[in-house]
Amino acid sequence: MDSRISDILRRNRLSVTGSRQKILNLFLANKGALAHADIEHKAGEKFDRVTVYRTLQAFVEKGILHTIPTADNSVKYALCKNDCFEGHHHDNHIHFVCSVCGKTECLDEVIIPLVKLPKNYSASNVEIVVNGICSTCRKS
Amino acid sequence: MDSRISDILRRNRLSVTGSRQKILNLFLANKGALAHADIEHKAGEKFDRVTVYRTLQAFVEKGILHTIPTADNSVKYALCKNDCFEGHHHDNHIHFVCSVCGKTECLDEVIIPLVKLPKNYSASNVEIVVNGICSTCRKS
DNA sequence: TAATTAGGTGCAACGTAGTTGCAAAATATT
DNA sequence: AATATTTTGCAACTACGTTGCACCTAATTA
Repeated sequence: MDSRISDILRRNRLSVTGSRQKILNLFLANKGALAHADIEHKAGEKFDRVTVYRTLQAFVEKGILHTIPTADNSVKYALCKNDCFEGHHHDNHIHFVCSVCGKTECLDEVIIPLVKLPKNYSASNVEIVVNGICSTCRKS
Repeated sequence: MDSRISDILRRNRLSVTGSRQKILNLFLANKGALAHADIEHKAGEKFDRVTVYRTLQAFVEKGILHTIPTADNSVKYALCKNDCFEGHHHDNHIHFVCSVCGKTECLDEVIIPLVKLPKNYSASNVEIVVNGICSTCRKS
């Protein structure tokens, strides 16, 4: 198991346990968003539902993962790039869902456009989810 | 009961029934998005869960309502302005969630900004949900 | 490194959300 | 008004998510 993993856990003051290492590893290896079900039914593993819920919740609270709002109303999780601490997420990127492979990814490079709101409206947060075809699927 | 309501139902080839009239009326009167639960537990009414699910589903299919993806992973429904037919929704507007009053509204006037995607990515749909304070709450 | 403490796991039980089949009731059609 | 069609509401069921608690594992201290 990657030594980065126990480092991340320790840095966030979380006990280094088997489940947490394995679940965190899935995210580091996968390079994309995962849903609760993706983790629970991961081939070759038998994670308890409750453990998965609690692990994901702990990771989000610590700023290791962030949740992604999807149009089909399922929750997905993805790794935070950096500087997210204890519930203060600084992620500010759009999410892209590929209609071919179904994968959800975070597009960190994309500049979030300004949204011009009507008079007297003020924005504190803008969530953007783009649906389309990703570069991998486009090429093949 | 408003005569517009039976008109809308008839125009969409739906039988004009009590539940459908009442539920549609809630949307016409409310001027905002409603969740399933808002409708089911509406004061003074006792709608069957199943009827509400099926009614909302029928309305979405006919293009009377559209669904709104929310960050907190609950589904909300709102009236379509016009020209949405039989599953072909032409809604192209952003959604605004007020953090003070909690209401969700459709901002039809707001121009959807172009999102510059990385090379080889193509977009078919852009969903934008803005969180902030609405004009009503700002003024009071 | 063994004993203690703190924290995490997994089972059972529960609550809520959403779906389906079917008989009864309401609406539309003739 | 009688028939045909559609809709409703109940029961049953599956899936999702939460909580309490006993047990176990990891961290801490000596």
